[in-house]
Amino acid sequence: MSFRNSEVETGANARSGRPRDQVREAEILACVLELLGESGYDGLTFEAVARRARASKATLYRRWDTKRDMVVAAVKAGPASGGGPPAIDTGSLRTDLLALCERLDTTMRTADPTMSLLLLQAGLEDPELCRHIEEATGPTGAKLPARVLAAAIDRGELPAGAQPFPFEEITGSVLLLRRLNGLSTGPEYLAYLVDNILIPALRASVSTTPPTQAIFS
Amino acid sequence: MSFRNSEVETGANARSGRPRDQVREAEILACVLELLGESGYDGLTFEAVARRARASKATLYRRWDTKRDMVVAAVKAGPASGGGPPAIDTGSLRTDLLALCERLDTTMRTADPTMSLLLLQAGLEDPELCRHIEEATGPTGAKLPARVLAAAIDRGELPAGAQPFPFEEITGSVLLLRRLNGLSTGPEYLAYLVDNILIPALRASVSTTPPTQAIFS
Amino acid sequence: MSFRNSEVETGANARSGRPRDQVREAEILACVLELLGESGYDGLTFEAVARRARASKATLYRRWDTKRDMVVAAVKAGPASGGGPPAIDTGSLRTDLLALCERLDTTMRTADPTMSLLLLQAGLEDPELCRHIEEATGPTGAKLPARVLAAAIDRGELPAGAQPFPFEEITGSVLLLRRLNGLSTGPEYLAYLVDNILIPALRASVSTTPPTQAIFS
Amino acid sequence: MSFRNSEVETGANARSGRPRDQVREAEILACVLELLGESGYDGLTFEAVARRARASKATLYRRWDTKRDMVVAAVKAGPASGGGPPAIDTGSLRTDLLALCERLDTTMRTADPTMSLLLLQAGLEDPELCRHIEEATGPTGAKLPARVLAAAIDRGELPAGAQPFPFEEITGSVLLLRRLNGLSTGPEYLAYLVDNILIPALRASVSTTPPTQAIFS
DNA sequence: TGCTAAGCGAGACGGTACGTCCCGTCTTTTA
DNA sequence: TAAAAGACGGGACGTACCGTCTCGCTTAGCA
Repeated sequence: MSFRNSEVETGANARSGRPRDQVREAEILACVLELLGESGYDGLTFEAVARRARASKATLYRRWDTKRDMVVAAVKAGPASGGGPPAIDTGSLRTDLLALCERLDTTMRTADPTMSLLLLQAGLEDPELCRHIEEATGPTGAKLPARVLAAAIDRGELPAGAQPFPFEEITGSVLLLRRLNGLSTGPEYLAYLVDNILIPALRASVSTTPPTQAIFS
Repeated sequence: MSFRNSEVETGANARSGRPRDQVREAEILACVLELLGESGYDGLTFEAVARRARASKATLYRRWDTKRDMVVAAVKAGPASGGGPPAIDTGSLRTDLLALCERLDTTMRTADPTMSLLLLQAGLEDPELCRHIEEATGPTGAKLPARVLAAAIDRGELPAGAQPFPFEEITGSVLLLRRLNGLSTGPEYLAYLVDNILIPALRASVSTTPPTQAIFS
Repeated sequence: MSFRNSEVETGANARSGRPRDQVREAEILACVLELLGESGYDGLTFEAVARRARASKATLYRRWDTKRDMVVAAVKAGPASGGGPPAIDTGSLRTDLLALCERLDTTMRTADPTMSLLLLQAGLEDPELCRHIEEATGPTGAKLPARVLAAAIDRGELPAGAQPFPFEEITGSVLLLRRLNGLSTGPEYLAYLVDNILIPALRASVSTTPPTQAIFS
Repeated sequence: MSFRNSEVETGANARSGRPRDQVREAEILACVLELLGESGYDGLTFEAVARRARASKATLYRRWDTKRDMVVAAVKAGPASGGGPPAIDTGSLRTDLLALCERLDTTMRTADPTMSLLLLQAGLEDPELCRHIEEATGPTGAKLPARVLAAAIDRGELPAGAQPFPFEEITGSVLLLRRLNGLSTGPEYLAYLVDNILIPALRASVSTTPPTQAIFS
């Protein structure tokens, strides 16, 4: 039985023997990211990673049980975007929302769809990863910044107490599925989404508390 | 160059040589469905299908270039649900929508998630397949039946001219992604979805025409 | 049960139905020869012949049971060398034999080794084929022409009653095997063969009658 | 690039990584020999060897590039006949030669013809293999034992300085080709071969030195 | 300082699936 | 019937990964 990453991290008892080489690990994960870019998630193999990183397969399996784990670790370890997220403030709720949607759409168009899904899945279980994605790729637009919400309330466009949940719940999933389905997400679509779905839902969001958990980072 | 299924079907010119055995094809597709149930989409292999169907791999590749094609064909050829779809009419828009959401949720819980996605993707490009899924699995709940909409308008719950688009656009994608993410889709969630998102969006749907195409079958 | 070539040829009773197309057959065999040249015997396939000749595989199998049969037929049907065989008469037995050996060696160098063997095998069972090879490829040098033998006897180089058998028995097999083994068959080797093996054996061949059958065409 | 057997054997530099399992290799080659006996050379497949040996095909291809290589290795690794070769000494050159011919003929009758050829080819390039065949199958009779030659010279049946080359050059190839051609190699044939070909050639072999290399182990 | 457990690279190993090719038989249409 | 076309079950091909397992070597940390 070997010890995987999480156990190592949390491992209270010090293990004897030679410790894992953290530098090596970083190099490997860099290769993972490279290969992800070249072959996509499905095309990625342990074998190829080992080859590229001049690492033994054992070295990989010692760290990560599954491809998924490895990829998630790679994204997590990916280069943080030094810069802060360029804030959005266009002067009206409608245009703010449109800007956010476009930003998210761009983010998704960049990554391969399987990756989007993967990160969506993995991200929700791992807040650490969420934060990292935001930092790495810039703000995804999947979250409704508190600032935008507050400004809309100030302007009277939304009632006091409006919640970000409907935006976050709807936007990520709807855009992702349109991508997967090869449907357009052009300006007229986004306008419809904002005007007829998002804004009404946000207006209605004051009455109740959202059930559980937001979606997408 | 060989001729794949679709070309054969649409092929106006009669092809020479021995024709494909449609009976055999049906048997094979039945095996595909069996194996899908047993191993899921990712676990399905050409090899296993050939084994189970006592068919040559060439016989499979002759018909379908990819696993995706084969699976889609299998679903398409699946057993049609002789019975009509049990209509929904609970007496109020809110409970009608809740019933539809539960129905769709159940449908998704049944299939494996990859399959849901797959069919989602394939289905949108292939109306024939859409129809078939509806017939095969019963109404998916992904569509908002005209009857439900009309009844709501009659009762005054929705303005005249309300469109089904927002429902169809949101419900499928949101529920699917929650499933993929392992998030709950319990009653309190569905209630929030209906009350704070769907109904406001439907009320607002009268003003403009929806952009392009509905989602999910 | 279908009727293969030999039966058809010898078939006394006229068969009903459409007769085989002899022209088609010739075209097919031409393709066989082409492909033989391109891919060698082992690389030759029924499939490829059918493709090249735009013939059905059934058409091939109807005529020939095995690849061997087909190839033999092709060689048999190959282009006859209009010209007669350039006779050999160098003035001495020794040089006559050397010339014959070189001629045979050249013949073998031309064809691929498997073919040589094949024809060697097939040829011995089929005198018709033997004759054809001689006519097609020119004299192979495998036979000791009566003329050469007689001249040698006239000159007193061989005793009266000398037999061609030892030459024919030895030369073909020895040269073929050296080829197969990639051993040289250069001038010094041929000289040794003629001087120390063939001539002594021919001199001794007067006493007894050779046992059975000559070798190579 | 991987390293095939010969390179490994001769490899001066120590190779890293897990070494090939020599025990496993022996087991595999034993299976090869079994299957050779059951199906013959042409009938032998990598697939069947893998099955029988419960080995991965990769394990086979790692070692041998071609069927030929594998079979040669198998023969080479075959069970050595601990016992020495039963010497031949019948009291006269003529009967000694006849005995040798019969022995070789028997050897060839045992193996399948393709094998004989194969080993003939491979053997000549690989003296190690030659020796092994002799040890494995007993003396093949392809070589003219020095002892027999010396005895004949002692008895005055051959001139001093007679060479074994003509015997070794002729006998193997002539007998092999008769086998391939399905021609008889009965006593009367062998008698003719010995009396009219081999003995005259051996008598003449004193004058010159044979050119290159003997044939058949 | 020397022991020892683990890390590490390399790559062997049994499996399994891939997608292609050919075998020899069969079924269809057209002549 | 033959012939062209090509479907069909079968099976081998050679390649690629999977996840596990030796190897020989290196390296840290405890004794």
